[in-house]
Amino acid sequence: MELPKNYEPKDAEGPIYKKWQESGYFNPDNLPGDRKEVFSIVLPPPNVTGTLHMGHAAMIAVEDILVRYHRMRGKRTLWLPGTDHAAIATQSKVEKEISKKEGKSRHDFGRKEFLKRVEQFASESHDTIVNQMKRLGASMDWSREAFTLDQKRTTATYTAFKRMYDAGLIYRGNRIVNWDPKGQTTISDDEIVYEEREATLCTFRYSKEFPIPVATTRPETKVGDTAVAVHPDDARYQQYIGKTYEIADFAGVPLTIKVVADSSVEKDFGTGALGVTPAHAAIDWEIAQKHNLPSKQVINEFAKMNEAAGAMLVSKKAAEARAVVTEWLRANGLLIKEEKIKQNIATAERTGGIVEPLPKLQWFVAVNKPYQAPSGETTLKEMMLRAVQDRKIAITPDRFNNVYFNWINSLRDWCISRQIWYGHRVPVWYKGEEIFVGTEAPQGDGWAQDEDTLDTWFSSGLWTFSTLGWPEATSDLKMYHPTSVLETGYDILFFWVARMILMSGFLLNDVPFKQVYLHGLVRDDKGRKMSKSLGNTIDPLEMADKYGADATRLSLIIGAAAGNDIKLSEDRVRGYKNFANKIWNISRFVLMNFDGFSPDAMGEVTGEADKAALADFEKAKVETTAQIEEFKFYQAAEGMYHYVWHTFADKVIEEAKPRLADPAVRASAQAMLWTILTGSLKVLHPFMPFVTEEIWSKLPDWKGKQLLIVEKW
RNA sequence: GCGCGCUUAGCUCAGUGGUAGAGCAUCAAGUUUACACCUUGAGGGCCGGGGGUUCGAUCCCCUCAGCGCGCACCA
Repeated sequence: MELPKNYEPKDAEGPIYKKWQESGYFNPDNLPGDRKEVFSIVLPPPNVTGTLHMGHAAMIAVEDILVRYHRMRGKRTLWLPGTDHAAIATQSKVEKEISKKEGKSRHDFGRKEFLKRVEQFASESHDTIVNQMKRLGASMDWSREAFTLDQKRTTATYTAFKRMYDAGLIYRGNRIVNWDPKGQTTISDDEIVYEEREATLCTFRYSKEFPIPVATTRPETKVGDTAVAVHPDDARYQQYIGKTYEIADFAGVPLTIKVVADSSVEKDFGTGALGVTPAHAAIDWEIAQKHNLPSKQVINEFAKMNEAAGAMLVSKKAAEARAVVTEWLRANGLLIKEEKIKQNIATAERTGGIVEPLPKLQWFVAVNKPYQAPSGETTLKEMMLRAVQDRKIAITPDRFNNVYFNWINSLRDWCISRQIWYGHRVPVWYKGEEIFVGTEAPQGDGWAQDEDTLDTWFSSGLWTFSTLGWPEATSDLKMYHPTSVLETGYDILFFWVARMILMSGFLLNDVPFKQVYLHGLVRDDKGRKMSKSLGNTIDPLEMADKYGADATRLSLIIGAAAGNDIKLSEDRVRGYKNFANKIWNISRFVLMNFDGFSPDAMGEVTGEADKAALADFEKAKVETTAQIEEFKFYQAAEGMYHYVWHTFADKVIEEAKPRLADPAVRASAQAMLWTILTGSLKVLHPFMPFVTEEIWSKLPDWKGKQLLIVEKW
């Protein structure tokens, strides 16, 4: 039996995937043999915002290695796929498209019609993404596929909300939140991106009589000031602490300013005195709470000055108002100095809008509030800390333990309500003063459901168990949870990994996974982030078509240690295509020399050289196995690459050529080559599933031959 | 401000307390029982600088520098 001279991945890969799917082996229920040990992974669900990029391909490559390896090790192996509705990301994408193409906003459609458009888009993205994952060879159990916004996951989300509400861990509160004027919604602390910009720090007095000068970069908010805070130990201002000053006219409005002492004030910044604007800065809000100060909102949801800001400023944009107030200060001799400083400005990750802190009535998850867990009283924060501290969850690479702890320690209550339309509607109904929280609308007339939707991470936090049927006590949940490994990019450690630990810890009193493996970000060959605007993206599908899915996957594995970014270039991918072809030709050579050989009647390996070659292979195999177990995929792949090319092909095969020609030792050499070839195909399979399966199918049949995907490691 | 990572061949990166490694790139030669998507060979390095521990340091410790990242602050 002879193979064609070259391996053509494009022709081979489609039919092989089909063969795998038809075998049913992606579903653990169908796997052959008695499988007691379980291995489970849930796919980090890609957002239905378009198409897969190289980062997704890297994720799929790593997870498929794990899954195929453990399946071949004889475990009951589940890789559960799904997609994420990604609330704000998807909605803003569709809004942008509609605005660009039709010049309309979501309000021109209304909630119902607009949602139809988003769902249409999401459904198309979903189909694209699923096909792309299949193209890359992902051995996922499609029969269990889930979507964060489907019926079952919605039930899970509502159930989670209700249980947390009943436990007092979800509350509605009027607090200062991050308001995105562009997206017209609140966002969580984690959805903020800081950008460094130049700002003007103005030092001024509220009036000629007011004793303490104050510094600010936002003069326009000062019409909303109700206090000045100084450090309690600041000798300069001791005499004023506790006094209240009436300012008759500050940029057209009267102010009442109380001087308070608060240790959060930095003595050395500006004048050492902070003008307290409770409604428009998070710290000021906290100070105001502590000192019982009134709050006066002067900026509205559109980042424009409101009525309370006075006639001089009303309806002006914040930036315009800033100039007006500065001019007014100058004209009235109250401006002491102006200096340029560098400032980190908070912007919304999705829309780029400048975040305006505003007081709003929102839903929050209380992370510091004690609750009764089965193991005793704790808080969500403490529980999240414990999970990793007590090594119930191990993070690879382990330096991210510290990153995780830092984040938990500075964690504040999580704002989970969003003023967007796409997502899980907050499961709360109001009727006058009455509030109903439940998984379904209450009986009776006059109830109105909360208009807001939930932060997308609220539902994706449930992902490891909502996908397994929770809140029902399904056999899947019992069998596959906690999952074995959570594999994802380090950039969503906080967004997602931490939230999963929170949700699983509270709702199941268990960890969501035992092991976290964090991969790096895929960058271009110069180390820049891949982005459409830079034009430096490499499309995984295009690479798969040109060089094969195997080569694409290998290029994302080799040279990529856990948590390190990957620099990718097309050359790299090309190099691994050559490797696939090498494996092909090794097999071709072996098959060409197999006259008179039958796997079922294979003789002993008797020659010394043959025995030595087998021992070398054994060694390589053992090493590779250990490396996979230790999550050193790059080393495992590179090691096998090197063994197969430079030991098996260059030495073992070359040196076996004369023996194959000698009838006396031919049988031994054949048995040796057969053993190493089949063994290598197995070890390579998790890394290069297509070419290995294709070659496997071309090998002569033997008793008990199966698809390579379920062969024993 | 707090913390983390990186610095090794032209490029991308592994690696180990005991004579420096791979892939790609470069150069030279080559048509051999599979493979030119190949083979054989060659060149190329004060392992970022300085100090320390050690018989011995690229590796461990200290320090400096450059690059990158995260978190917090930013009145």
